[in-house]
Amino acid sequence: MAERKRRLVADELRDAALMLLADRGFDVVTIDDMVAAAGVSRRTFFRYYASKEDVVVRFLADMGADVVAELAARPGSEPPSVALRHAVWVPLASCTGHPDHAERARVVVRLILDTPALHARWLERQIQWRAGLAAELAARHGLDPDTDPYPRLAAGMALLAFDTVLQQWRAGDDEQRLAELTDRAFAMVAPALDASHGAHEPDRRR
Amino acid sequence: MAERKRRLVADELRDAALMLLADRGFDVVTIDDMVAAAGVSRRTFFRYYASKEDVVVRFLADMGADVVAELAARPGSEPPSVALRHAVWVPLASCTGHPDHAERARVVVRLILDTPALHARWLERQIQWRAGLAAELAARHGLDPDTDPYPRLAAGMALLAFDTVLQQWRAGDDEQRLAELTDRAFAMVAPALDASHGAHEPDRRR
DNA sequence: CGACCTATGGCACTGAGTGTCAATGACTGC
DNA sequence: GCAGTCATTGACACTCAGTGCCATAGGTCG
Repeated sequence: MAERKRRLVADELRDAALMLLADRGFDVVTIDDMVAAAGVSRRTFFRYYASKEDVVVRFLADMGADVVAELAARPGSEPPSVALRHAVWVPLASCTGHPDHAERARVVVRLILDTPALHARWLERQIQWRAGLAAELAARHGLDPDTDPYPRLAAGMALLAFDTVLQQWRAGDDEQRLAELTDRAFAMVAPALDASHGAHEPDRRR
Repeated sequence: MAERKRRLVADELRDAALMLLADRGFDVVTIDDMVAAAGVSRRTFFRYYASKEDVVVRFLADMGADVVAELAARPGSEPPSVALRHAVWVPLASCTGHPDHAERARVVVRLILDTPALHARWLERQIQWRAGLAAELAARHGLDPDTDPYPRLAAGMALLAFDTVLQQWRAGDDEQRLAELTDRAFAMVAPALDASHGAHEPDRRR
């Protein structure tokens, strides 16, 4: 019904915006350009997206929820490095699917990493991911998220690995070694991930 | 001469801005408020600071250069975790000096961490710190900064520890256990810092 | 058919940020 | 002391992002 129409308008707006932004650059494209391409009014744009950056970054929020959900779904017997690797893989997996979807994702990633304003927003989103992951990790290991720095640190390291993968993938000429890149990045942070959590508390969740 | 006057105006502007921002909040204070308090024109403000966020975040750039310089000055025989801990300590040390300077710094830290727009800018600066640290680490261990993810990851972990310290320090009721907090945070990331770099290449700088 | 309800568009307004120009003021050579 | 030069400043105008308000079109339910 009306719900479907809303989604349709939002998608049309996002597609038109992404096309223009990737083509000409973030700074030079105005919101008037976007809404002209999408065929709606300027005021309507702001009913769907909170800001110019939001068009590009919006869907990242949902992916963040998915990541946290995946971590919560992992068995408690898994060491943190394995569980976090699987959680972080969720958004990456959608890039390794259809080749055209992958190329589209890569364009968005390049746009974000190369545009300071977008990069900042992306980092802001990541902070929220990190908070969610940290809360879940704290619950997982029975730690106090306010006093113990481990959950926040561990979540941060997982996202750091994620960032590193993205950075390497952006410049990548050839295709999907995403899984391999992810493995290598997590292998590097794993010692800290698994050593620190064992040092204070044994894994005694549930 | 004129150089001194420029610094004077910049400081006056920064002080007035910080006072207002910490007092009323970032969003509600306009640039007109700041320049009225500092006694200069709106146009002059933008000759000294590129944006509203820049007033708060500007000096962080210089601190970043200091951090990288400190890492470069550490002896090559030190393991990465120790060298990075010393590098990151540089900006922290200035908070542990005079009590009034420390309280002022804490106000700024709170302001940044609690304001999304400022937090994003702060993270953006951190990315630049990370790049500098990563380049220095790569040179230190004879790694290729483009292909090997270790330097970027290691630099990221050091800054993550830094962030964690700041986060704990912000809420801290009592005084300086900054050094202790820093030690604890670095102890957690040290396994990854020191294990990964040894796994690929021995330390053979100079 | 009339009473809603929602999505939209139009308009006006604030605030950030930039370009341009004229005035002020200090420093220099004559 | 005086004229020329250079930098700093303030004033004005402008673009663009973002928000509030109100009127209107289209669809639904009674």
